[in-house]
Amino acid sequence: MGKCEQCIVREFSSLKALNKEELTRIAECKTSYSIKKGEHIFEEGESINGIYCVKGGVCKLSKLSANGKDQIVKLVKSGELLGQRSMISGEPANLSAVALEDMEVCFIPRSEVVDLFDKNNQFSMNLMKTICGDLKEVSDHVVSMSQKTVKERLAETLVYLHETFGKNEDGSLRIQLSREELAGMIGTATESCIRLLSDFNKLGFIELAGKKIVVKDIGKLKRIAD
Amino acid sequence: MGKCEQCIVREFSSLKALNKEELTRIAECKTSYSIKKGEHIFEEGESINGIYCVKGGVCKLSKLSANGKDQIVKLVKSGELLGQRSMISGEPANLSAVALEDMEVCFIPRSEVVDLFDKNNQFSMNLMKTICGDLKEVSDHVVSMSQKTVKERLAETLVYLHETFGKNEDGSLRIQLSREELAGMIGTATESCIRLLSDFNKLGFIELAGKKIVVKDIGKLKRIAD
DNA sequence: TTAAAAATATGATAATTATCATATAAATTT
DNA sequence: AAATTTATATGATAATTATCATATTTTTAA
Repeated sequence: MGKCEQCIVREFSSLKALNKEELTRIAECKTSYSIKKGEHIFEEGESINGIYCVKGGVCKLSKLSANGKDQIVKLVKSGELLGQRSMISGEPANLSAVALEDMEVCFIPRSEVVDLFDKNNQFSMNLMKTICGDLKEVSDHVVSMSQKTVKERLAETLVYLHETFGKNEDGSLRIQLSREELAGMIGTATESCIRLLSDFNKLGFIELAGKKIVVKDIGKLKRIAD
Repeated sequence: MGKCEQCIVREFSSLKALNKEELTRIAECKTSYSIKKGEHIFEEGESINGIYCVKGGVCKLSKLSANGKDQIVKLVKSGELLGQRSMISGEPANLSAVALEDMEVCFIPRSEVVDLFDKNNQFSMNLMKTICGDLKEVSDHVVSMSQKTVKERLAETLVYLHETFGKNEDGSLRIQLSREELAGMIGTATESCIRLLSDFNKLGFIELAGKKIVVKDIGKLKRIAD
């Protein structure tokens, strides 16, 4: 059983407010999981009795619609928590969490977290601020969904992916999304997404090497996204 | 200075956790405002140093985009709080709050609310759950924005308005939105919204009497919205 | 009450985006 | 390595939605 003190999640999430003693307790009650790319951590409608710490890897939070399309609402990366809303509301998960790459996660049971709420004010406050940050982000997402064209949203998303997840040595986006997933992020049909990527490629804003995407001119992309 | 004990906001919001003593304190430090239809309570970018209680009336939370369109993210009605996210994050408002009808609101300064956080755990928990509820709502909004047609979203919105705000004696929606505002809710051009209302009218799902909208067949609207 | 302004309505058309078909490339399995 | 499957790419076309123009109605102001 690893200890939580050195964990990246402790460094970046609400858990940074925890003291040694609290960390030790969590280290004792947590459960660790390895999740393979494509597997889910939880699914929409499932009851989650705790929160997940993302120690490694990235996952998508998405919702499957009636017509079979998977709308991605948010990406969650290592250092962040997962399932907070559901745990606090005491409701089933509203979104599914599916690994985009191999992941390492830890599960902390609800009772432990509730205990921390009562005892550690800073922790509660941090968690509250995180959720408020999510709320702001999603609200802005609603606005850009309704006011921007698909092209603008694609540019915006490429900039986001570039700045949030960085790039590999070859310059390509570190986070590997299929065209279908990218389309699911910007809320459009897969073919439309592919077509616009092709346009951006021809215009020299990006370069396509197989399914890899290299951002060549982030300034132009930003200007399109405005 | 009115007392908060009998207030509708106390009945329906996170404030229901407050005891008599806490309510008295709030009654002493609060400021009351009358807001006329069309006036704003706060605007995007403004710092809000507290929360607003909506005692009467309804307002929209919206964001103005570059092209001059106003995207409505949420409606807030009497009994609810306003500005919670901004206050907790300690950030300027992300959205503007504009009265859709004459309103009565009270302002509670940040220091008072923070004080309650420390002393009243149930209050913090309630507030947290409210924000989590908002997060879920907005996430679902993102999904329907990207996966539903304008027609489906209009039907969905009409059902929402009908069920949330009820109707007048003449059967028309109690909440009065201009066509432009309705378009701003569903994220479309005003003309498209008007056109689809006209279609719904011809199909007998609704009835248009001037700017008033009477829902005639909520079942059909629900089926369209699915 | 009348005139002016604003909101609603509708037609014509253009732009955007989705869908279906099919080709090519890449990954996976046998 | 060849065969199969899956993902990416692109063309053709249809459907949706936005934009511009203009009429009509409603509201506001003079």
